[in-house]
Amino acid sequence: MLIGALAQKTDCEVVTIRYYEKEGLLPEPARSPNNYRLYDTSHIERLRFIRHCRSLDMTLAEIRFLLDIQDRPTQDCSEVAALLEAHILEVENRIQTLLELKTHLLDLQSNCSVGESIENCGILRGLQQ
Amino acid sequence: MLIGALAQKTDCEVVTIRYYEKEGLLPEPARSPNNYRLYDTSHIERLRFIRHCRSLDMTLAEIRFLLDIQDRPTQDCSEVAALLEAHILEVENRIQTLLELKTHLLDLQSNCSVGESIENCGILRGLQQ
DNA sequence: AAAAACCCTATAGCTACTATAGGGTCAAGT
DNA sequence: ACTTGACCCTATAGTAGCTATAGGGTTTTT
Repeated sequence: MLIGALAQKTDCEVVTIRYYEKEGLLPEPARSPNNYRLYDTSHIERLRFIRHCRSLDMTLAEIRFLLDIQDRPTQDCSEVAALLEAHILEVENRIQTLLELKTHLLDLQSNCSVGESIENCGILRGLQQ
Repeated sequence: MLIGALAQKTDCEVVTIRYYEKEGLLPEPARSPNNYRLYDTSHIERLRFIRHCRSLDMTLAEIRFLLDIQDRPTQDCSEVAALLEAHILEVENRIQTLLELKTHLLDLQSNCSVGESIENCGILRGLQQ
């Protein structure tokens, strides 16, 4: 399977696949006589795993960590659970931050009666503190 | 006022101030005989405005836009209101995305009974799809 | 034979900073 | 007089996760 086919099967851009390889997330595949990358189904699985993690907004470092665990299995999966737990907490933090941000923004918006001149614009005044 | 004093008054790092200048958000200040930047109160105001916008997670491009409007006032502030509206929508989108993300992550977490071996780890299996 | 659609490598750019290297200035203390 | 520390300066590289660009080879279709 050439890189374009893999890209299609995993909904991932070709350049991104090469990037993951360079970053050590995807193993270097075999090459055809003309130096094209040749993938098999194991690459599809691994790339889907990566994309799924990315869709959950994990960093490449987190994903690398999970892949390492998979590659040389240790006793139990508590490390995996811990990573997920930490990731969930971070997402919750970001949500909280954004909700507060939204409150501030709506506040600011309520200062504005459209049609006002720039000098009297309640929004700009609000931003000036 | 030297750059360090401005930094203190605006809770902004010195390097960040120089960066804003390079990016055209802050006007180039006067210079002392020994080439130190010399700021006055107008710089404090402008920098506070920028920092406030940044605390609301506006991009430098958005801030540049607002500063431009302030610098050469047009008729009314509807452009300002429109920018704010767009920014609020984007923040709301991000919140929505993160909430959905959190649901997926909690789902994944519920698959895990700690102590399981890597091969049977429900989290990793879930990530494999 | 040429054009379209693939593949390759290497490098630069994006955002908003942060860090690093390498150097000048100035006031206070020994 | 000298050194130490706290400032100031410029220029460049690095961060994350790609995306875009340049410059070139291969393969299939017209």
